[in-house]
Amino acid sequence: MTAYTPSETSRRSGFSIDTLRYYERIGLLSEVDRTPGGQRVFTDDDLGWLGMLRCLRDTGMPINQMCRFAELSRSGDQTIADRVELLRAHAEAVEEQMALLEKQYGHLRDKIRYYERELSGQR
Amino acid sequence: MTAYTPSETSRRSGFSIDTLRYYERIGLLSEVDRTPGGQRVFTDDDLGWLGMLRCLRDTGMPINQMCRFAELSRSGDQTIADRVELLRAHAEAVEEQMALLEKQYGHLRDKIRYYERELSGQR
DNA sequence: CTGGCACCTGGAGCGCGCTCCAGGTCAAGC
DNA sequence: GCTTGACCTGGAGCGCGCTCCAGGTGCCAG
Repeated sequence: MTAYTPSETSRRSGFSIDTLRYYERIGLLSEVDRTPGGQRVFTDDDLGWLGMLRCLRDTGMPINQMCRFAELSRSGDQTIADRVELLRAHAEAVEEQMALLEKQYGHLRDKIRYYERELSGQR
Repeated sequence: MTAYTPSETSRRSGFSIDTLRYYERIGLLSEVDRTPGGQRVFTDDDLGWLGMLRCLRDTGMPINQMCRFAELSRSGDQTIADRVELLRAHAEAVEEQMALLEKQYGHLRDKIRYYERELSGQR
Protein backbone atom coordinates (compact mmCIF):
# COMPACT_ATOMS: atom_id res chain seq x y z
CA MET A 1 0.00 0.00 0.00
CA THR A 2 1.73 3.12 -1.24
CA ALA A 3 1.55 6.34 0.73
CA TYR A 4 0.97 9.72 -0.88
CA THR A 5 1.58 13.24 0.34
CA PRO A 6 -1.21 15.78 0.04
CA SER A 7 0.37 17.45 -2.96
CA GLU A 8 0.91 14.12 -4.70
CA THR A 9 -2.68 13.21 -4.00
CA SER A 10 -3.86 16.53 -5.32
CA ARG A 11 -1.87 16.00 -8.50
CA ARG A 12 -3.25 12.52 -9.01
CA SER A 13 -6.87 13.20 -8.12
CA GLY A 14 -7.21 16.62 -9.67
CA PHE A 15 -8.64 18.05 -6.45
CA SER A 16 -6.79 20.95 -4.84
CA ILE A 17 -5.30 20.39 -1.41
CA ASP A 18 -7.84 22.79 0.03
CA THR A 19 -10.60 20.78 -1.56
CA LEU A 20 -9.19 17.55 -0.12
CA ARG A 21 -9.20 19.09 3.35
CA TYR A 22 -12.69 20.44 2.74
CA TYR A 23 -13.91 17.01 1.64
CA GLU A 24 -12.48 15.42 4.74
CA ARG A 25 -14.09 18.08 6.92
CA ILE A 26 -17.58 17.51 5.51
CA GLY A 27 -17.21 13.75 5.69
CA LEU A 28 -16.76 12.96 2.02
CA LEU A 29 -13.39 11.53 2.87
CA SER A 30 -13.37 9.48 6.02
CA GLU A 31 -10.55 10.14 8.50
CA VAL A 32 -7.37 10.31 6.47
CA ASP A 33 -4.25 8.73 8.03
CA ARG A 34 -1.68 11.03 9.62
CA THR A 35 2.03 11.06 10.32
CA PRO A 36 2.93 11.27 14.02
CA GLY A 37 3.26 14.99 13.44
CA GLY A 38 -0.25 15.33 12.04
CA GLN A 39 0.36 15.59 8.28
CA ARG A 40 -2.07 13.70 6.05
CA VAL A 41 -0.99 10.50 4.37
CA PHE A 42 -3.22 9.22 1.59
CA THR A 43 -3.42 5.59 0.49
CA ASP A 44 -4.32 3.84 -2.75
CA ASP A 45 -7.75 3.25 -1.30
CA ASP A 46 -8.14 6.98 -0.77
CA LEU A 47 -7.13 7.58 -4.37
CA GLY A 48 -9.67 5.04 -5.54
CA TRP A 49 -12.40 6.71 -3.53
CA LEU A 50 -11.31 10.10 -4.84
CA GLY A 51 -11.74 8.68 -8.33
CA MET A 52 -15.31 7.81 -7.45
CA LEU A 53 -15.88 11.31 -6.08
CA ARG A 54 -14.38 12.78 -9.23
CA CYS A 55 -16.79 10.74 -11.31
CA LEU A 56 -19.79 11.87 -9.30
CA ARG A 57 -18.72 15.52 -9.29
CA ASP A 58 -17.98 15.54 -13.01
CA THR A 59 -21.44 14.19 -13.66
CA GLY A 60 -22.95 16.96 -11.56
CA MET A 61 -23.95 15.23 -8.37
CA PRO A 62 -24.46 17.83 -5.64
CA ILE A 63 -22.17 17.64 -2.62
CA ASN A 64 -24.90 16.74 -0.15
CA GLN A 65 -25.90 13.70 -2.20
CA MET A 66 -22.27 12.68 -2.35
CA CYS A 67 -22.17 12.97 1.43
CA ARG A 68 -25.15 10.68 1.66
CA PHE A 69 -23.41 8.21 -0.62
CA ALA A 70 -20.21 8.43 1.42
CA GLU A 71 -22.15 7.77 4.59
CA LEU A 72 -23.78 4.70 3.08
CA SER A 73 -20.41 3.47 1.92
CA ARG A 74 -19.07 3.75 5.43
CA SER A 75 -21.98 1.82 6.90
CA GLY A 76 -21.21 -1.65 5.64
CA ASP A 77 -22.56 -4.13 3.15
CA GLN A 78 -26.21 -3.95 4.06
CA THR A 79 -26.35 -0.49 2.44
CA ILE A 80 -25.34 -1.71 -0.99
CA ALA A 81 -28.90 -1.80 -2.24
CA ASP A 82 -29.36 1.83 -1.18
CA ARG A 83 -26.14 2.78 -2.89
CA VAL A 84 -27.21 1.13 -6.12
CA GLU A 85 -30.51 2.94 -5.94
CA LEU A 86 -28.79 6.26 -5.40
CA LEU A 87 -26.37 5.67 -8.26
CA ARG A 88 -29.11 4.53 -10.59
CA ALA A 89 -31.18 7.62 -9.87
CA HIS A 90 -28.11 9.70 -10.52
CA ALA A 91 -27.35 7.85 -13.75
CA GLU A 92 -30.84 8.69 -14.94
CA ALA A 93 -30.30 12.34 -14.14
CA VAL A 94 -27.04 12.19 -16.09
CA GLU A 95 -28.85 10.70 -19.08
CA GLU A 96 -31.27 13.61 -19.08
CA GLN A 97 -28.40 16.01 -18.73
CA MET A 98 -26.63 14.46 -21.72
CA ALA A 99 -29.81 14.51 -23.80
CA LEU A 100 -30.37 18.20 -23.06
CA LEU A 101 -26.76 19.00 -23.74
CA GLU A 102 -26.84 17.24 -27.08
CA LYS A 103 -30.07 18.91 -28.07
CA GLN A 104 -28.75 22.36 -27.27
CA TYR A 105 -25.46 21.55 -28.91
CA GLY A 106 -27.45 20.85 -32.06
CA HIS A 107 -29.11 24.25 -31.82
CA LEU A 108 -25.75 25.83 -31.29
CA ARG A 109 -24.37 24.20 -34.44
CA ASP A 110 -27.46 25.40 -36.34
CA LYS A 111 -26.85 28.92 -35.15
CA ILE A 112 -23.23 28.77 -36.21
CA ARG A 113 -24.21 27.52 -39.65
CA TYR A 114 -26.75 30.31 -39.92
CA TYR A 115 -24.16 32.95 -39.06
CA GLU A 116 -21.68 31.42 -41.47
CA ARG A 117 -24.16 31.78 -44.31
CA GLU A 118 -24.76 35.39 -43.31
CA LEU A 119 -21.06 35.91 -43.38
CA SER A 120 -20.45 34.40 -46.81
CA GLY A 121 -23.49 36.12 -48.33
CA GLN A 122 -22.26 39.41 -46.97
CA ARG A 123 -19.32 40.11 -49.28
CA MET B 1 -45.89 40.81 -33.66
CA THR B 2 -47.54 39.32 -30.60
CA ALA B 3 -47.03 40.90 -27.21
CA TYR B 4 -46.35 38.89 -24.06
CA THR B 5 -46.67 39.74 -20.41
CA PRO B 6 -43.75 38.98 -18.09
CA SER B 7 -45.44 35.89 -16.66
CA GLU B 8 -46.30 34.61 -20.13
CA THR B 9 -42.72 35.18 -21.20
CA SER B 10 -41.45 33.42 -18.13
CA ARG B 11 -43.66 30.46 -18.87
CA ARG B 12 -42.53 30.29 -22.48
CA SER B 13 -38.84 30.85 -21.95
CA GLY B 14 -38.40 28.90 -18.75
CA PHE B 15 -36.65 31.83 -17.08
CA SER B 16 -38.22 33.21 -13.90
CA ILE B 17 -39.51 36.78 -13.97
CA ASP B 18 -36.74 37.75 -11.60
CA THR B 19 -34.22 36.26 -13.97
CA LEU B 20 -35.72 38.14 -16.91
CA ARG B 21 -35.37 41.40 -15.00
CA TYR B 22 -31.86 40.44 -13.97
CA TYR B 23 -30.93 39.66 -17.58
CA GLU B 24 -32.25 43.03 -18.71
CA ARG B 25 -30.34 44.77 -15.95
CA ILE B 26 -27.01 43.24 -16.90
CA GLY B 27 -27.58 43.86 -20.59
CA LEU B 28 -28.31 40.34 -21.74
CA LEU B 29 -31.71 41.56 -22.84
CA SER B 30 -31.63 44.93 -24.53
CA GLU B 31 -34.25 47.45 -23.39
CA VAL B 32 -37.54 45.59 -23.24
CA ASP B 33 -40.65 47.54 -24.42
CA ARG B 34 -42.96 48.98 -21.79
CA THR B 35 -46.62 49.89 -21.43
CA PRO B 36 -47.29 53.61 -20.73
CA GLY B 37 -47.43 52.61 -17.08
CA GLY B 38 -43.98 50.97 -17.16
CA GLN B 39 -44.78 47.26 -17.26
CA ARG B 40 -42.66 45.13 -19.55
CA VAL B 41 -44.02 43.89 -22.85
CA PHE B 42 -42.05 41.14 -24.57
CA THR B 43 -42.14 40.46 -28.31
CA ASP B 44 -41.57 37.40 -30.45
CA ASP B 45 -38.09 38.71 -31.11
CA ASP B 46 -37.45 38.78 -27.39
CA LEU B 47 -38.65 35.19 -27.12
CA GLY B 48 -36.34 34.19 -29.94
CA TRP B 49 -33.41 35.82 -28.26
CA LEU B 50 -34.35 34.18 -24.96
CA GLY B 51 -34.25 30.87 -26.79
CA MET B 52 -30.69 31.63 -27.80
CA LEU B 53 -29.83 32.54 -24.21
CA ARG B 54 -31.44 29.35 -22.99
CA CYS B 55 -29.29 27.38 -25.42
CA LEU B 56 -26.11 29.08 -24.28
CA ARG B 57 -26.94 28.71 -20.57
CA ASP B 58 -27.93 25.07 -20.92
CA THR B 59 -24.61 24.38 -22.56
CA GLY B 60 -22.81 26.05 -19.67
CA MET B 61 -21.69 29.35 -21.12
CA PRO B 62 -20.86 31.73 -18.27
CA ILE B 63 -22.95 34.88 -17.97
CA ASN B 64 -20.13 37.27 -18.77
CA GLN B 65 -19.44 35.52 -22.08
CA MET B 66 -23.12 35.71 -22.86
CA CYS B 67 -22.96 39.43 -22.16
CA ARG B 68 -20.13 39.76 -24.61
CA PHE B 69 -22.15 37.87 -27.19
CA ALA B 70 -25.19 40.07 -26.53
CA GLU B 71 -23.08 43.18 -26.95
CA LEU B 72 -21.73 41.92 -30.26
CA SER B 73 -25.25 41.11 -31.39
CA ARG B 74 -26.35 44.64 -30.63
CA SER B 75 -23.45 46.15 -32.56
CA GLY B 76 -24.48 45.37 -36.10
CA ASP B 77 -23.45 43.10 -38.92
CA GLN B 78 -19.72 43.74 -38.88
CA THR B 79 -19.51 41.75 -35.66
CA ILE B 80 -20.82 38.54 -37.19
CA ALA B 81 -17.35 37.09 -37.65
CA ASP B 82 -16.63 37.73 -33.97
CA ARG B 83 -19.89 36.09 -33.00
CA VAL B 84 -19.12 33.03 -35.06
CA GLU B 85 -15.71 32.80 -33.46
CA LEU B 86 -17.22 33.04 -29.99
CA LEU B 87 -19.85 30.42 -30.73
CA ARG B 88 -17.32 28.09 -32.31
CA ALA B 89 -15.03 28.33 -29.30
CA HIS B 90 -18.03 27.61 -27.10
CA ALA B 91 -19.10 24.67 -29.25
CA GLU B 92 -15.65 23.19 -28.78
CA ALA B 93 -15.93 23.59 -25.02
CA VAL B 94 -19.31 21.86 -25.18
CA GLU B 95 -17.79 18.97 -27.11
CA GLU B 96 -15.21 18.50 -24.39
CA GLN B 97 -17.91 18.72 -21.77
CA MET B 98 -19.94 16.04 -23.53
CA ALA B 99 -16.93 13.80 -23.92
CA LEU B 100 -16.10 14.06 -20.22
CA LEU B 101 -19.70 13.51 -19.26
CA GLU B 102 -19.94 10.39 -21.39
CA LYS B 103 -16.68 9.04 -20.06
CA GLN B 104 -17.74 9.51 -16.45
CA TYR B 105 -21.18 8.18 -17.22
CA GLY B 106 -19.45 5.02 -18.40
CA HIS B 107 -17.56 4.76 -15.11
CA LEU B 108 -20.79 5.30 -13.26
CA ARG B 109 -22.45 2.44 -15.13
CA ASP B 110 -19.43 0.24 -14.36
CA LYS B 111 -19.78 1.05 -10.69
CA ILE B 112 -23.45 0.24 -10.73
CA ARG B 113 -22.78 -3.09 -12.43
CA TYR B 114 -20.10 -3.83 -9.85
CA TYR B 115 -22.46 -3.13 -6.96
CA GLU B 116 -25.18 -5.21 -8.59
CA ARG B 117 -22.86 -8.18 -8.73
CA GLU B 118 -21.99 -7.64 -5.06
CA LEU B 119 -25.65 -7.58 -4.32
CA SER B 120 -26.56 -10.75 -6.15
CA GLY B 121 -23.55 -12.64 -4.80
CA GLN B 122 -24.52 -11.60 -1.30
CA ARG B 123 -27.59 -13.76 -0.66
C1' DC C 1 -65.04 53.21 -8.68
C1' DT C 2 -62.84 49.65 -6.35
C1' DG C 3 -60.66 45.39 -5.32
C1' DG C 4 -57.14 42.43 -6.13
C1' DC C 5 -53.54 40.56 -8.56
C1' DA C 6 -49.62 41.29 -11.51
C1' DC C 7 -45.97 44.04 -11.93
C1' DC C 8 -42.45 47.79 -10.76
C1' DT C 9 -37.58 49.35 -8.54
C1' DG C 10 -33.29 49.12 -5.99
C1' DG C 11 -30.89 46.61 -3.21
C1' DA C 12 -29.92 42.86 0.04
C1' DG C 13 -29.37 37.93 0.61
C1' DC C 14 -28.49 33.17 -0.53
C1' DG C 15 -26.69 28.44 -1.65
C1' DC C 16 -23.09 26.17 -3.66
C1' DG C 17 -18.48 24.69 -3.85
C1' DC C 18 -14.75 25.85 -3.06
C1' DT C 19 -10.52 29.16 -1.98
C1' DC C 20 -7.79 32.02 0.80
C1' DC C 21 -5.71 33.62 4.99
C1' DA C 22 -3.03 34.13 9.41
C1' DG C 23 -0.33 32.20 12.34
C1' DG C 24 1.79 28.32 13.44
C1' DT C 25 4.11 23.18 12.98
C1' DC C 26 6.56 19.32 10.55
C1' DA C 27 10.20 17.07 8.15
C1' DA C 28 13.89 16.36 4.76
C1' DG C 29 18.41 18.09 2.96
C1' DC C 30 22.59 20.47 3.95
C1' DG D 1 21.10 22.10 14.27
C1' DC D 2 18.97 25.05 10.74
C1' DT D 3 16.69 26.26 6.88
C1' DT D 4 13.03 25.97 3.91
C1' DG D 5 9.14 24.52 1.85
C1' DA D 6 5.22 21.69 2.46
C1' DC D 7 1.68 21.18 5.56
C1' DC D 8 -1.51 22.14 9.67
C1' DT D 9 -6.08 24.50 11.82
C1' DG D 10 -10.22 27.27 12.14
C1' DG D 11 -12.55 30.46 10.11
C1' DA D 12 -13.56 34.17 6.83
C1' DG D 13 -14.34 35.32 2.03
C1' DC D 14 -15.59 34.80 -2.73
C1' DG D 15 -17.73 34.34 -7.46
C1' DC D 16 -21.58 32.84 -9.70
C1' DG D 17 -26.26 33.06 -10.88
C1' DC D 18 -29.84 33.94 -9.38
C1' DT D 19 -33.81 34.90 -5.70
C1' DC D 20 -36.19 37.49 -2.39
C1' DC D 21 -37.88 41.57 -0.21
C1' DA D 22 -40.22 46.05 0.97
C1' DG D 23 -42.77 49.39 -0.44
C1' DG D 24 -45.12 51.09 -4.08
C1' DT D 25 -47.84 51.37 -8.88
C1' DG D 26 -50.57 49.51 -13.05
C1' DC D 27 -54.38 47.35 -14.98
C1' DC D 28 -58.54 44.98 -15.61
C1' DA D 29 -63.04 42.63 -14.06
C1' DG D 30 -67.17 43.42 -11.86
